[in-house]
Amino acid sequence: MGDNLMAKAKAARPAPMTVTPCQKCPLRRLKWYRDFTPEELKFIASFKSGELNVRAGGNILLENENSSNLYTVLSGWVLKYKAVEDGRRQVTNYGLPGDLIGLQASVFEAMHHSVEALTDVTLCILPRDKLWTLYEKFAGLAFDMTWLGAREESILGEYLLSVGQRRASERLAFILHDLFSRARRAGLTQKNRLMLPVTQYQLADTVGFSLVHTNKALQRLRQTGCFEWVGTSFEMLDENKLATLASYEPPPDKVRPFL
Amino acid sequence: MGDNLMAKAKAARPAPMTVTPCQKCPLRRLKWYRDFTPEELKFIASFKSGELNVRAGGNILLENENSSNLYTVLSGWVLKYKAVEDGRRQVTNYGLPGDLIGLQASVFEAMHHSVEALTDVTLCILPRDKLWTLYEKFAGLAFDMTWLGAREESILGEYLLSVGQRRASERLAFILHDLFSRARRAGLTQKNRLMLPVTQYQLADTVGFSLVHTNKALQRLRQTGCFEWVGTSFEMLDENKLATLASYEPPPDKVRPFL
DNA sequence: CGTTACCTTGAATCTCCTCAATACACGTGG
DNA sequence: CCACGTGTATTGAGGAGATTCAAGGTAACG
Repeated sequence: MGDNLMAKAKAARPAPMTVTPCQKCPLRRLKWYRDFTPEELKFIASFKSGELNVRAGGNILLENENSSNLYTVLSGWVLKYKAVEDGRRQVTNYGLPGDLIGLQASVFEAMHHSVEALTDVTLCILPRDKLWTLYEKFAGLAFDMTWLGAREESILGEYLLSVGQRRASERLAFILHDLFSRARRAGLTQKNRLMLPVTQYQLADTVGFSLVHTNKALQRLRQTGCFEWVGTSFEMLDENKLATLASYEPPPDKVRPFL
Repeated sequence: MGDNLMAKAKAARPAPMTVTPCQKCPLRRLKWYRDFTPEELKFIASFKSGELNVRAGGNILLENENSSNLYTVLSGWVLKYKAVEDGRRQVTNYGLPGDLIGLQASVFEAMHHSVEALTDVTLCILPRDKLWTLYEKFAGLAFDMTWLGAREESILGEYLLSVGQRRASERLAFILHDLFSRARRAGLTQKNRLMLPVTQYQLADTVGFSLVHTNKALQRLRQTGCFEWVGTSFEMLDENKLATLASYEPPPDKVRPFL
């Protein structure tokens, strides 16, 4: 089933892919929040140094390693996680089209988590040595960087609340609702259908349960009829009910205030 | 015991406290990471609009509410947490002297977590309406804001890993080690001693266990002899061993790179 | 000197984990 | 083309881990 996906992605990508013009540029996806000025847009175009394609399952960034680039996701899904020596690992976040990854490497000297590709992924490359110019010349974009960091913090806080306080079915309901609504904002849904490239093993590492227990809890949650999920094919049937099951009230999710 | 603390704090604060000069100003505490230019320092001094004193146990910021100010902690400890309707709550982070709080209110339109005072606290008030000037005129400080947000994200990631993957004694070892080393960096330790104003109930909400189980696991951890903790008086006896018990390798913790 | 807040402990119960086995889809090499 | 290995999903059973209920203890406060 994951292979189905992989096959599609392979087929859809002729060898030398044309580089996406900056109308679709990563930071520009923030137009979901606000519009850029022409100057900002021009700068962003000059910021982008190319694109990086990574196969499903490939590593994009490794914890404790450095990176001379920032990236934003142009297409595909990525997974952010932290590992402990003995093999345990915790998924800390997902990255969907429009999401920024690798900020820690630019701001500290090393990543504090790893990033791997869940599907075949195309990333926009933003060299960190131009980042300083962004701060010096484009206060609006500098503010956006802070905004993005704060958003990440906010998501991690939600996950932490979930893992720390909610029980099995609540956690699953929460994360499925979260992933679905984020995917929808990223324009990845058709009606209530979504290609969800997450295995139960990865889901288990997200909610902090064993694979077996995750599976059993998921069976129970399926019986509520809120959704159907077979292979990578996810269909949302009753979003409100699912949100209720997570005891989760959707965040305001408003446009950036002008300070 | 918590009262001991409160009594001290009361005694130490004569009614109309003099406002701290900006040599000790919040953002300036970042000198732990880097030095400010004279211009930056001058701006920061103009940024600060006053101080706010909050008693132990008092609310500083509430989830879903807005705030027209940013704060940094000048003295005391604060707790950041998210609550679920039925009374459960998850501590997402602690705030020590030098830490920034309330960024979310400035960047979004509402806080995504609450903040309460663990001890009597003095906060530096930074009105958000001057924040824009910071971004326009002081790229270095703007970068610092991003840095602070990324640091918060990093800590939340560590906590998430802990709560999601580590077992009882590991979690406690981790959080105690983390709090101790953060307190030391903030200059709150004398030798290996620390006034740790955290109750077991708050600790339980941090690690995601019930109070009873937290207590029992803590008893076991005490027997390792890594630390002594009676009331608010914490003494670190074997830091490395405690770190090992958490299966936690201390982060590099380096100075901000110059991009 | 009663109240309150915090810490501690035991017992019963439930949640979750590990081990183990099966099943299915897929891709690979013979 | 089939046999085999791999990755994923599923299910059962037994045991460790965590929760809840309940009770008692201490210190500080009014």
